[in-house]
Amino acid sequence: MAKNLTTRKEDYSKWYNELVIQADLAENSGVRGCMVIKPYGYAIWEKMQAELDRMFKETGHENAYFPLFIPKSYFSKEASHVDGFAKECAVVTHYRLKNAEDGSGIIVDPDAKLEEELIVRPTSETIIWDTYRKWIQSYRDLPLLINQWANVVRWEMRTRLFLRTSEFLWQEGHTAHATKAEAIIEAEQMMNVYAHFVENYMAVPVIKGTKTETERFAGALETYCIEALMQDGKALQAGTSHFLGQNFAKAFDVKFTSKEGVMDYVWATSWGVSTRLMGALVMTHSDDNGLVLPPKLAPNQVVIIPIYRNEEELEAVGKVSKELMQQLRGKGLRVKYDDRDTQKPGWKFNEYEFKGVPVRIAIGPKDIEKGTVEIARRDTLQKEFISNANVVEKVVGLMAEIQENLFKKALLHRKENTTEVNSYEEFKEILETKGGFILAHWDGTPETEQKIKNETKATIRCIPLKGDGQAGNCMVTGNPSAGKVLFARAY
RNA sequence: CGGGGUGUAGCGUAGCCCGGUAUCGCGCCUGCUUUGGGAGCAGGAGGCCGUAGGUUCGAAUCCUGCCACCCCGACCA
Repeated sequence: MAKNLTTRKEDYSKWYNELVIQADLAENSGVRGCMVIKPYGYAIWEKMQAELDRMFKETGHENAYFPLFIPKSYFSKEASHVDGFAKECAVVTHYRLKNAEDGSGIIVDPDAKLEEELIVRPTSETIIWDTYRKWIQSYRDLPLLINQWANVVRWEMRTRLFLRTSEFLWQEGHTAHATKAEAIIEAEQMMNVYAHFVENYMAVPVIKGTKTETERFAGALETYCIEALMQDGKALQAGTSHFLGQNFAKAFDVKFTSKEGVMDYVWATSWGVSTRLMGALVMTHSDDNGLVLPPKLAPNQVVIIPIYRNEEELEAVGKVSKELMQQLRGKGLRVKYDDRDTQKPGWKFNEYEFKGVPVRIAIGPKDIEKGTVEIARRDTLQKEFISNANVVEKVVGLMAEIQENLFKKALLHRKENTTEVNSYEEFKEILETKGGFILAHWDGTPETEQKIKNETKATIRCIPLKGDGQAGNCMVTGNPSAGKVLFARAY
């Protein structure tokens, strides 16, 4: 088994893939760029879903579900939207198979060609707005605040486990509003919800900002995003929230009568996060011993491992272990007692390290004698003996401590890997030697942005909302710049 | 779609140049000894060598077609 994965950091994708697989999160399915999410990985996703879903509901949203198939004609109604997605759509053209007459096997029945092809949704704006037309007549029907949990398919040229799979799970919120201002507030609100979730639950610090025109979502007037920095110095877009203006309302003819009796198109937003967040989680906190999970999202927050040589010892150790488990569960913690006798304690220690369980408790005969337990924390790998009377309090405290420590560590890493530069030379050098986030002046034109991308592979991740506001000159053209923007090489 | 590479047991591989029915490790199964950081010893099971054809007495190995996957570019949550 690959115990020492350190050298693989140079080849981060390999390190990442092995780590993910060894931590039992997911694997390649063998189906073009699709992944199998294994039970342990899915448990983490469910945890993320639950927290996000709660936040969506707290901000007034409801869940609904729309079809997987989108008629091709819907798709072509919003011009820039088509441009953005046309090149990566899976298309259903037939609805029946049959046995080949020459006996060569099953073939697509040519007689079963669909009148109109169906697109497997790469995102649901079109079918949802086609539906909203029927739902919205009056300002009294607004705002319409809906979210859906779904799978989508994007026929990407190149895929990578969690970060870019052909099929992925996500949520997509689609809202309709009576005024522009209200829609913008909604889009900003959801960006803030995402930032709150990612920072406080995933313990991953993010930079909030807006996308440049070229990086914007196809069909949006403004794209708000949160950008995170991975351990290898590459950026990852963790979530986006779009202000869509009236583009989709116009394309799908969604009008309402205002309080004043005037007909107008509604204002729209859409926002989403995906299983890519799992990738962010892995790539932010993991170390060479495997995953490191923040307590708030860990399927098991505590695992108790009994150590024994015979039946009598197991009985004594088991009794104490189960009592402790009940006490900890009473405090609302997710606790697992692993008394499998098919694996040895040392094997279990390693397994739970791979899986990133925040706190491990070992209880053996020596502990029974002394009235202690051994507590090991995953984030620092430190171990200590705690007397029975203090265990519950200690473990409860560790949950908050580990959660905070992970965030602080990640924040420090980002701080150390964010560089402000004043010249293009310096920019290129930092990119090659250090990577990470780079703050630099840009003249605001797509041409300059493209030139930088072509020459360095770095893109503008966002125009930070909280910039220093210092005007300056573009590092490439010398033209005026309102403030520094955030560059990086990205996944 | 362009450039490069690889297909051998559940996983990772040796063998290929120089043809003779497949090597090693992990994992799996059985038994005994073990159990506080991935146990030791002994025994065992498991392979149409990606696929179709060709050359040959004989092909994992040589030749041709096809398929799949990986890496690098254009695309992207």
